[in-house]
Amino acid sequence: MSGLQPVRGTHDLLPDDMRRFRRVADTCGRAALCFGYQEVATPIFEFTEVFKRTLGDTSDVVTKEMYTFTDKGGETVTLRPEGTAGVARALISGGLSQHLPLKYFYVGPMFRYERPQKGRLRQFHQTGVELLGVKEPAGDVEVIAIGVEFLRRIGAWDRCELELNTLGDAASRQAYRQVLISYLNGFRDQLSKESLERLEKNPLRVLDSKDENDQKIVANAPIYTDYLTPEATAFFAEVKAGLDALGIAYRINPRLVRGLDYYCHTCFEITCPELGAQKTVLAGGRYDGLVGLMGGPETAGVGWASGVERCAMLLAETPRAPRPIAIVPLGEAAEHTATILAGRLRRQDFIVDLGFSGNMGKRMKRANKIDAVAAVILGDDELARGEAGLKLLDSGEQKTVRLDELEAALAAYR
RNA sequence: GCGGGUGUAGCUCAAUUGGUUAGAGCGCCGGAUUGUGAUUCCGGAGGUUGCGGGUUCAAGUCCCGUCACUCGCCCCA
Repeated sequence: MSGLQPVRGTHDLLPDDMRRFRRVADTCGRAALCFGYQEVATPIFEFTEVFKRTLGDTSDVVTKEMYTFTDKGGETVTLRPEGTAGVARALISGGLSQHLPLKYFYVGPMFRYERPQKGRLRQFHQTGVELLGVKEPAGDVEVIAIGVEFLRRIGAWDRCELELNTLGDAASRQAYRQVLISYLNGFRDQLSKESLERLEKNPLRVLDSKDENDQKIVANAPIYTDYLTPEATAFFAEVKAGLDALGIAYRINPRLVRGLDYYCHTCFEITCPELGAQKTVLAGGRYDGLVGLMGGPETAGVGWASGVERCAMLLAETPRAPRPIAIVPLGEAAEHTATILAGRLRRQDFIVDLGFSGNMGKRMKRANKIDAVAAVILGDDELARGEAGLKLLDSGEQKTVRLDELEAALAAYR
């Protein structure tokens, strides 16, 4: 075994894994395209401020998981830990608020310094969609519908569960915060260390605690929905009605809280239990305050991100590689013809594989190994007559074809 | 960041209580077949047992450290 290992939490995508990855990314892109969304790509690194300001100073992502470094010009930059902040920044940088609403999707690598586990890597990939400039709840519904359609297309939706909650608007949050703090303060001596910390910094997160005792306390806590403003309640009702109309099943989870600070109103999470501890497959919500927080014009936004590697684990089978046509030349003259012939076929979009050495047996063996559909056999006899042998590797059937009619004979295997 | 498990050939796995030359299947390479693959038969290569240290007459096996993976926590996609 080689002593050379990839950096912890990173891995190579060799052809089989790569095809699974591609299937997920392409399927997501196609689903988004069907809703009128267009692909964008923002830089893999940004000024650290872009993430620090937006994700919230107390979030784990910012406090301990970012890959931050100083570049040679003395700038502090960060490998992006998520995609939304970059898109929001791009909207501001590019003056795109003139063109709202914006419907974008993206796919690319993200970086988080975490302890690796199955479904949790330090370099991982996310696909995501962002809908900017739409403040109506119909936007939330559409965005969720894209996610569901995407998961349906990769064959995972029927094994997943959609959980939904509302974080309300600023007024609701303010009111609830007070009530929750005073309730939790009554249990100060019983709460876990983590929860006590959160109580100071971000009390809503206490609701999310996995600590058994915390959960008991939280179970009797005042419910956020009771403190929502009428506007926030109406908004959430419309989102639910929209999902109902589309026949998208969901479960309300009043304790669902997003980790990143920029969310408001709708938040949701789609999980797939078979993945174990890292079972969140797609998650997001509304982030109306984000662009304003970054110094841009107040702009509504909703979106989600989905883990490509996690989704790839849900694929029932590995997509098959496209099958090439192998050219098997015999002798030097044939070798020359083979190169020319390969070029001719490739210009017409055939997938053509040329081995570079070996006798006929070896080349046929290789043709079989690369899963070729057919082998074009070029020997002196055939060449002299302007012909080639065409062997179909599945059936073993072999026939003679005129060289200038090869394209027609191969038409079924393009 | 915390706790548990695992690490033997390219892959999946064997190897009595510590015991002599670390095995098998698959894969790979070669041959049977220098103009026919996938099937069959024969042969071959491939290992510092993750790495480093320790205990012992003797370590793949026990101990410590380290790295990686893995399960859970945490966090999240």
